[in-house]
Amino acid sequence: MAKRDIGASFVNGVPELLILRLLVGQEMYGYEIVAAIRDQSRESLVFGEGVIYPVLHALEHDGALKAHRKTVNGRSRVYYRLTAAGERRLGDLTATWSKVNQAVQGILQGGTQHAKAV
Amino acid sequence: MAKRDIGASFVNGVPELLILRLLVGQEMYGYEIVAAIRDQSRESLVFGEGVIYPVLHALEHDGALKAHRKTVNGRSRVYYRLTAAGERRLGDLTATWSKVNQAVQGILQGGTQHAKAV
DNA sequence: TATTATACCTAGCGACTCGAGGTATGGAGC
DNA sequence: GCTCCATACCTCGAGTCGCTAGGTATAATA
Repeated sequence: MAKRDIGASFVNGVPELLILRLLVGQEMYGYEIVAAIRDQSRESLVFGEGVIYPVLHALEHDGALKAHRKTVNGRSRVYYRLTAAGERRLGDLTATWSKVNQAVQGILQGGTQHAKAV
Repeated sequence: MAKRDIGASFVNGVPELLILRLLVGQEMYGYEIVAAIRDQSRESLVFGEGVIYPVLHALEHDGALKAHRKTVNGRSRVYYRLTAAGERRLGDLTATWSKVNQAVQGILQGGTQHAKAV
């Protein structure tokens, strides 16, 4: 059954986009990224570790990220850094997001094309 | 096989939102909605009938839409109209979309090089 | 020593989209 | 009259992604 009951998260592909963006100009590790998305979006976007880690691994596997372990305060962390491919990917995803966003806004605000009287 | 060679569509839940929005103040039928989304988004968003029809059926089942058959030029069409519940749903989804959108924009533009706390 | 916070990871399920296919009718062209 | 295309409906299977819920391990705190 279509359990299409609210849930509708509009979220598809967003974790990847945000991860790439957060890594511009700085290294971060998984746990930190989870917290950063939660905090910087003021709880609007909360992706669990079960979402973030697999995406990180896939991005690394695809060559968009480079990983290296570092031990800080006796804690082992896996830091990620953007590669050139990752920057390209970020550009592509940002462009796609922008396009989709504009298209949706256009229809939501309607009226522009040939809206009928409401 | 690339496990996760992501196509990143940013599309999740968008068809439902757009359908509800298009039906504000006017009745439409499925085939027409498919074309309307394609045209009004200038091909940025192209959802096939295989996407739209199931959503229409689910929305009707949930009481967000009312359907009635009408024959025009010998063609049988199923017209959909928003119910009060549908308008409420539209309001909810629009709010969610707006929130997600703002959160994503915030991180994308964020002068985030320095901060965890906003 | 027990609990909590940090930090990593995976598996299984469910939900959503896409593409391909299937039915039926009206109109245009030959 | 017959064929082909556009209209108009519908469904199924595959693939992907996100979510929940687990599981491991160590450091700090109570």
